[in-house]
Amino acid sequence: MTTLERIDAPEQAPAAEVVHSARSCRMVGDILARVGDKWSMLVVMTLLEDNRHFNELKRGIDGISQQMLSRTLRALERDGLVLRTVHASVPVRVEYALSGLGRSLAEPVKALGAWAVTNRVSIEASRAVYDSRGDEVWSRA
Amino acid sequence: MTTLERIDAPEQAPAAEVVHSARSCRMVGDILARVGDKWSMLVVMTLLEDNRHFNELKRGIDGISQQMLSRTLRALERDGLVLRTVHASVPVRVEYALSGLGRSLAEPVKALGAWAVTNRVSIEASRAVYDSRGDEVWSRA
DNA sequence: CAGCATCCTACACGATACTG
DNA sequence: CAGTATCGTGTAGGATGCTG
Repeated sequence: MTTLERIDAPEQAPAAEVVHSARSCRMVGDILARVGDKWSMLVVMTLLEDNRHFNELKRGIDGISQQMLSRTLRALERDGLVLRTVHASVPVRVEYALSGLGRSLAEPVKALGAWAVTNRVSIEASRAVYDSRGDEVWSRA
Repeated sequence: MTTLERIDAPEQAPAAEVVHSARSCRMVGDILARVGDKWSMLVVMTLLEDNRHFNELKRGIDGISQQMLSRTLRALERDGLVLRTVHASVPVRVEYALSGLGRSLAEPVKALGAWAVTNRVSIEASRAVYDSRGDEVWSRA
């Protein structure tokens, strides 16, 4: 509620704008939460390569349970990021594809992924230092 | 493990590369998780404006408990995203500031925030449609 | 002022079994 | 094949109280 809404800052905020910003802010939190959850972006990135059937996704995404895949897909579909198509063949086949919205989301997410990859080493180093520092207090006993 | 590591894809992966990719992938997940948690990016964005003391942050970030602020700050500090400086004044004052790393993270995060703001309406519309569709099954009773 | 320790609740996520 | 239902666990996050 404090800072992130400044992203779309028209800067002069009348009373009504406050409400609007609050909504925007909640939405931003929503999106960050979805991006941050364990499987959503893995699914999006997989679908970015090509459309997939349910079990293709399950096989392609290492370690995901069918439960979580199902839930993740439903959430993504609800948000309009993923399109679901049921092919009425003999054994039912359901095809999942990224929507335009989903494809557009992939861009900033990839930027974040790239940042993570480039800064991985720095972060791991920082953690190592931080974690070993607690010792100092008693290690020189 | 499947797709996100392709971001840094040197594409020809010998046995050793697989390990490397797995580490990268875990790290990307880590970062996405941190970005996705409830308060981290709010803190980062607040510190992007200016350095703050603990209670300034607490007051500035609406709804955060001091517990969560404390935990979030320690996590950010551990990752080297936030710098902590203790001023040994009479009542102790601790100043928090973004590191260069933290500032660099803010960029892709802002991109994501911008995406969320621009696509907020589409997503809400999609959710409304999705949520009302469950009705159809029984609403025409 | 800054913050850790404790307790509690809600939910994310996982494993398994069952269905059309 | 493509799910839903059920159950169990870990942990994120909130409320409160204490400390230096």
